[in-house]
Amino acid sequence: MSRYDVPVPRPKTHDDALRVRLLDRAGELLSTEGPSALSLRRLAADVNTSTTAVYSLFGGKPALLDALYQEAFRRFAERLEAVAHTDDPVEDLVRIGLAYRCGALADPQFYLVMFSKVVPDFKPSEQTDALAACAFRPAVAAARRAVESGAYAEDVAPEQIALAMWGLVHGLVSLELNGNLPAGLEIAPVFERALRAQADGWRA
Amino acid sequence: MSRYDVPVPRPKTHDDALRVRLLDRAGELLSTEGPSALSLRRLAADVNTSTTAVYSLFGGKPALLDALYQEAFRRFAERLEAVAHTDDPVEDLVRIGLAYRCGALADPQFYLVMFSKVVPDFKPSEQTDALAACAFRPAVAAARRAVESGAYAEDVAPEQIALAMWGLVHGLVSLELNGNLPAGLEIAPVFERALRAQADGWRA
DNA sequence: CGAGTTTTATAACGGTGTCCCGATACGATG
DNA sequence: CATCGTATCGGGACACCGTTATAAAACTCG
Repeated sequence: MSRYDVPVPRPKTHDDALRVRLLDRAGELLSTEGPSALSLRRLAADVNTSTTAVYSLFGGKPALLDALYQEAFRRFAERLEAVAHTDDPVEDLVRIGLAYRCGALADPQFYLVMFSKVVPDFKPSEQTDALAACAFRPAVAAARRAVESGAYAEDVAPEQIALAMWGLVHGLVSLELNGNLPAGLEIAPVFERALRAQADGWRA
Repeated sequence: MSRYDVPVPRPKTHDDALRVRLLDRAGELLSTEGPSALSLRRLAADVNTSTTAVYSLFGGKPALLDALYQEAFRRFAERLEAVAHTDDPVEDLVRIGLAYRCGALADPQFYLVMFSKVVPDFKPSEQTDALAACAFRPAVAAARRAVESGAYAEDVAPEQIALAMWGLVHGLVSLELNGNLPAGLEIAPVFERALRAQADGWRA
C-alpha cells in the first residue's frame, strides 16, 4: 500500500467484463437448463475461469442470484412501464396484467428466480427489494388514475387495488408455470376474464 | 422358493410403520427448520435407519417429497371442505378464500412444498395431481351454487370463477410468504377486500 | 532488479443425493 | 433339527455441490 492508503488497484482479470460474462452465462443456464444446471463449477468452467471469480466479483452463489434477480426485475419493470396508457385507467390495469403474464411466460426460469425459492437460503438484499417495488409502480399509478377518474371509490388506496391485481396475476401465472392448473383448460381467456372481474369488482 | 414361484416375501423392517415415521419426521424437519434441513442422511439418522430405507420405501428424495406433497394437499383439502355453507354462495367463496390463507399460514413450509419448487427436479406424480384437483373442488362447488342461485351469469363456467379465486388467494399468499409484499402494509384487510372485489366482479 | 503485495487458480473440506455390494437373517426344504 | 437359498438391509463409494484456505503467479514500486 502506498502512503496515506491511496488505493491503487492492481490489474485484475476478474474485471467488470468477466462479471457480465458470468451473469450472461448464468442467465442462459437458468433459462435453457433450469436452476439445477446453474452450479458455480459449471458456470466458471463455461466462461473459462475459476469458482473464485464468483466469490471475488459477487461474494457467493446467493449474491450471484441476487444480481440475476435485480436484472430480472429491471427487465420486468421495463415491460410493465412500456404498457401504453389509454383513456380508460381500468383498461390500463387489465393491460398491465396481460403484459405481466407475457413477461413471465417469456422467461419462466427468471420468473421463478424472482418469486419462487429456487435456491435455498436466498434472501434478496434491500436494494433488490427497492427494485421490486419499482416494478409495482405502474400498477399503482394506473389504480390511482382510476380512482381519480371516479371509476373507483375515493376511500380505497390505489396500493390496495394494485396489490389485488398483482396477487391475481402472480397467482395465476405461478400456477401456470408450476403446472398446478387443472388439465384441459385454456388459460389465456380465463386469465383475461379474471383480470376484468377483479378490475370491475373494485368499481364504486 | 416353494413350487410354482409363489412369492412369499421375507420379513422386512422397512415396513409401513417406518414409512410413516419417516414421513412424520420429514414433515417436522420441513416445518421447524425449513427445506434445507431435510436431507436423507439427517432424516435417516433421526429415525434410526439408513438412507436405503428412503429408497426402498419411496424411491428417492423426489418421491419422498411427492408423498409429503400428497399429505399436505390432503390436509389442505380437508380444511377447505370443512368451511360451512351459508345461504349466500358468494360469501362461501370468500370464506373458502380466507380458509385458504389460514391453511397456508398455519404451515408455510408445507405450502411452499406444494406450490413452490423447494426441491430441484421435483415433479408431482399423476396421482398427486389428482389430489390437488380435489382441493380445488370446494371452490368450484361454491361457484356452481353461485351460478345456480343467479348471482353469476349462467354462461360462465364455475371452474373459471373458482380458478380466478384460487389464483388470487394463491398469489397473495405466495407474495406474503416470500416476503415480496411492500413493507408497512396490513395484509389481512387487503386480502379480504380483494377477495370480495373478485367475488363481486363476476356478478351478472 | 529485487521486495512486497495483490490476484488468481488449485485443491481441500464438509455436505448432498444416489447406488452398489457384501453381510445377515429369515423361510423353506431335506 | 440342520442346511441352504434368497430377499433385505446398512455401510461405504461415487460424483457433485458451495465454500474456503493456500500457495503460486504477476504486477507495482522503491
